Amino acid sequence: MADMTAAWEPVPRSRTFELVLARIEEQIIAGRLRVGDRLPPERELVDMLGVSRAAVREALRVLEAQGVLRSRVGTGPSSGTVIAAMPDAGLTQLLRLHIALANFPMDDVVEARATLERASARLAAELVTEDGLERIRDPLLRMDDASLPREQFNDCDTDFHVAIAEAGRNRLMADMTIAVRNAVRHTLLTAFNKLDDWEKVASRLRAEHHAIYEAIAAGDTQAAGDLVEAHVRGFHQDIVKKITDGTNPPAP
Amino acid sequence: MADMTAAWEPVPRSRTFELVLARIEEQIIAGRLRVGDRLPPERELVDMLGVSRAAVREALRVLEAQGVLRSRVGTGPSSGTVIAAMPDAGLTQLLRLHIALANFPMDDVVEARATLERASARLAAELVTEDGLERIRDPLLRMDDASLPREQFNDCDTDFHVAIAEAGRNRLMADMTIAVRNAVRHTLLTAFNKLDDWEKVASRLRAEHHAIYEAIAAGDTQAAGDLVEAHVRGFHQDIVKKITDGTNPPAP
DNA sequence: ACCAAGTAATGGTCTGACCAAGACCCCAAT
DNA sequence: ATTGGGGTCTTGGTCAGACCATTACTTGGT
Repeated sequence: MADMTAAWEPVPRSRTFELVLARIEEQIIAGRLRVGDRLPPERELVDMLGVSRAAVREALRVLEAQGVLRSRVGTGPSSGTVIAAMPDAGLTQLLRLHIALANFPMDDVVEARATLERASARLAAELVTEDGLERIRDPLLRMDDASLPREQFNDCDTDFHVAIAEAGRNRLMADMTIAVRNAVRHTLLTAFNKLDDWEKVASRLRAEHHAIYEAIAAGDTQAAGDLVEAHVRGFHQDIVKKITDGTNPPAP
Repeated sequence: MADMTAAWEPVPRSRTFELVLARIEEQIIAGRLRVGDRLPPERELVDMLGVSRAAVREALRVLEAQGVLRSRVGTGPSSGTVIAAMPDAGLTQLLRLHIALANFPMDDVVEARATLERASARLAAELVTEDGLERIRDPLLRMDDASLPREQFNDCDTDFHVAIAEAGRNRLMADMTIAVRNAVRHTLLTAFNKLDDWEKVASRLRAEHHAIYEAIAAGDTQAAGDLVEAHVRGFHQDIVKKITDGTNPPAP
């Protein structure tokens, strides 16, 4: 009998929608489908691939969830299914759910945030343009308004960190940074709303944000990275941890 | 007339599968659905939600693509649709496509790899257990075999970096690190296969790997991080860049 | 006690139909 | 010639209903 040491890998039982998926991915990987290109209409794909429309649609749904596609009804340009590029939407969604599932404990998320935002800030300090600086400054200044409601403060905070991530001009780093930041958005807002000494916390955050901005504007990569990392870690350590308890209630 | 400055955000035209998605996510975010739990059978969801089975299935496909679900046919335990946790599968897939779409230029990917693997190595040096060290050592030693085919060398290389990422005991960091490493797996293999002076490159990689291992084993966070970052950057800079040209052929 | 055939539950697939949004075409009214 | 409006076609979105394949449990015979 033949050599049995090589495990009898079970034949990957492919579902037809996975085959459709594979065909489309082929085109993408091979570079034949590029951002902006239109896919054939669903009904044509059905004929071309010899599968049901449901199978085609399930494959398209997957790609859409990954931010690779965008579908619109109707005729004419901008209709139909086109290759798009919205990686951070897909990333954000994915992280959000897995964080909720506690596959990713909050401490892990903070560590990841610290790592990513530190690196992003360093890139920003190195590469930021005048335009990029302005995008960082805008939410920074809006946050200085002491009467700003907490929810909008949180939004500006998000914008601030997003602007830094994008200033580094590295889409992958930025998208991951943004996705992780977005994934904790709700948690932060909850924490904000539970705070008694809101004004004290807010002014601390403002001060840290200003310092970060200055470091980036000055092109001081080391300081920018250190300040951001301390900002992220400190905030979660000192503020969020004391408050967030009931989130993700443990099983009975 | 009322204030018009607030943009007339178009009502988000929700498709029914998105509503189904939202309901399921609700349960997850609220913690009522946890890893290991089973969802009702598709047909029951259809009755409960008052939508077609196609809509339910499209929603489930999305969650499956994100690594949140796992479906199996048949009866009995382990069949049906259950909440699972396979974040890195979803992440890897997502990054792979977007890298292919050149939404993420290779330089950006290298930067991200350097950042993530540096952080992972630091965590590993700090937290690794004896068991974790062994998981790192195993692929390391297998790579020492000079007769190892390039493809398997690449697999071991992947295993080595994955083992380091997992030794830091931070699932999110590890999954992102793994996903990015996997996303360039094909690119690296292609580069390997084009090399003329393979043995020279291989021994350089071996040496760097051993040094990294030693630093982690010694608990030297600084050295571990620096070595890994240099390893990642140096490899792409010196090896891959010289060789990889035709990948992702430019549009005509 | 054990094995085999039967059966029920479940996801996977397909067909065919209709709906709704959007863009284009064509003709009538100005 | 221009413009307005309605018809129409394409396209994705949704649905209902049926059948298939896999899997585990049940039942009955040896």
